[in-house]
Amino acid sequence: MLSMDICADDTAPDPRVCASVMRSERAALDTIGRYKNVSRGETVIWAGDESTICGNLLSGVLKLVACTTQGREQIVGLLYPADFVGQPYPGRAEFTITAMTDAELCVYSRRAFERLLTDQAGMERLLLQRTLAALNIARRQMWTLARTSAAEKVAGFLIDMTSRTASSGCRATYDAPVTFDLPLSRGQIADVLGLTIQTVSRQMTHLKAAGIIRLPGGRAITITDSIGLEARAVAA
Amino acid sequence: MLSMDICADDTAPDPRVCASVMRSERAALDTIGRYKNVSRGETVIWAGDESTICGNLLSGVLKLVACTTQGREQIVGLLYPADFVGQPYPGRAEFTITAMTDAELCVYSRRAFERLLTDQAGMERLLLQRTLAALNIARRQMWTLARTSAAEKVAGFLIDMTSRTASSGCRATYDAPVTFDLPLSRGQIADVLGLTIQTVSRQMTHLKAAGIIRLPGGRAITITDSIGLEARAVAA
DNA sequence: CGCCTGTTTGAGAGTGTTCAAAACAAGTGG
DNA sequence: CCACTTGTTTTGAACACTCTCAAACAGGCG
Repeated sequence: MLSMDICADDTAPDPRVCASVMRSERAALDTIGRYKNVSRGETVIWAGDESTICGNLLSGVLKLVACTTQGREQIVGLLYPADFVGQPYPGRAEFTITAMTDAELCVYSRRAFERLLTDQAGMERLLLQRTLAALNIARRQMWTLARTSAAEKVAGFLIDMTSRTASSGCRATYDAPVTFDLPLSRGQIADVLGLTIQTVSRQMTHLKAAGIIRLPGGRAITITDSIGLEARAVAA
Repeated sequence: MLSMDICADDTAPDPRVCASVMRSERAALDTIGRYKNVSRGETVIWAGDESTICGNLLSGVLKLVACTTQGREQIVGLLYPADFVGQPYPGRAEFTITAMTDAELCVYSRRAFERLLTDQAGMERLLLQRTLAALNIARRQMWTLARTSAAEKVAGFLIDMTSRTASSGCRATYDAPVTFDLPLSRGQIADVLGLTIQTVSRQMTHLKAAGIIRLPGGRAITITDSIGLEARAVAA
C-alpha cells in the first residue's frame, strides 16, 4: 500500500501533504497515486507541454524555471517536500520543473486529481490555501528581485536557508554559530536571486571577510553572526 | 438588488467575476456583498492588518504593493475588474492594496466569504483557478524583474498595456497604429517594472526616437511599429 | 501669474555584468 | 600515487547599465 510509505504514522506531525488532509481524502489520494523516483537534474515537467500530471513531493527539492531561448533562466519557485507539483485544470505548463536533488514524488494523473478535487472538498480547500501561500511567497520574491542589492539578496537567502535547513527549531541563541550544508550550488543560488555566479561568490567572500560567515569548504557554511547577517538583509 | 448592478445581463459575456459563477452562487454572493466606492489613492487593505474583508473589483485598477520602511516599494500585482481582492482564511495581509484610479468594489466580510466557499463548491474552484492564474502571472513577472533589461521591460509593458487597454479584439493588422491612454503614470510604471521614473522616461524617449511609438501628450501613446516593439521586448 | 505635479533631460557615480584566468575539489585511469 | 579530466568556486579588470542627484520643462488650477 502506498499509504504505508507516505503516511505510516497517523499521529506524528508529518510535514507531507497527506498529513494535513483527512483520512478519507488520504485514502482517495492513495488509490490514484503512483510512486516515482527522479534523479538530480531530471526534468519532471517541461514548459509548454500539455499539463497531464499532478503530484506532491515526498523528498528532495525541485525548481520551477522560467527561461527563454538561449540560456537566460530564472528560478521562479522552489518546491520542498509536501508541496504540490504541477497544476490542475487544462492548459500548458508555464514553467519547467526539474529536480535539483534526487527526489521522490507521488504522482497522479491530472484528470484523476481533478476528480478528487471535486469529490473531496477538503482537498480543494487545502490546495487553495497552498496556492495562496505560494502566491504570497512569489510576490515577496518579486520585491526581493526588484528592489534589493546583491548584498541584501545573498544575506536574505542565507537567512532563509538557515531557517529551512538548520531545522533546529526556533533557536533562542542568536550568538551560537550554526553550520549546515547549502543545498544549492552558487549557480543555482544565482538563478534564484537573479544574479550571476560571480556576484554571489563575491558577496559570500565579503560576508566571510566581515566575519559574519565561515566557509569551511564544499557546500558547508557557518553562520557566526546572525545579527550582522540580518542587518545586511534589510539594508546595504 | 446588487445583482442588478453587477450582473444586469445574464447572457452578455461579462468579464466580471459574477458572470463566471453559477446563478445560485451569484445569488449567494449578492446576499453577503456590500457595494463600496473608493477614490484614487485610497488604500483598501494595509499590509500587516488582520485580514477581515474580501471582495471583487467591479471597475478601476488596484495595486498590490510590497514596501519596507522608507519608501522602497514595489508593485507586486495589479488588480483589474473581475479580480478577487484580499484573501480568505485567517492571517495578516501581506501587501497593501491601494486604488490607482477611482474604483468600485463588491465587498464581503472574510468570514461570510469563507462560509460561501464552503457552501458553494463552484465558488471555491473558481477562486482556486484565479489564484493559480495569478501565481503564473507573478512568476512570469519574476522572470521579467530579474532577467530583462530596462528596454525589454518597458517594451514588454507597453505590449501588455496595448492588449489590455486597446481592447479592439485581436487585431490582425500589425502595421496599423494604435493609440490609447496609459492607465499608469511614469512613476507607477517604474514601480511595476522595478525601475526608476527616469529610466522609464528615457526608454520611452528611445522608443520615440526609434520611430516605434509616438507620445502625443499627456498619458496618450501611439504604437506605430508593433513588430519593432515586440522585437525589443525579447532582446535588447 | 505663480504654484504644483509629473515628465524629460543631463552628468556623474555606483553596482553588477562580462570576459578571462587561476584556484580548488573530486573522480578516473594509468 | 600521480597525472589528467571535469566541474565548481574564486578572483581580477574593464565595461555597461541603471541609479542618484539636479535642473529644466510642460501642463492644470487656484
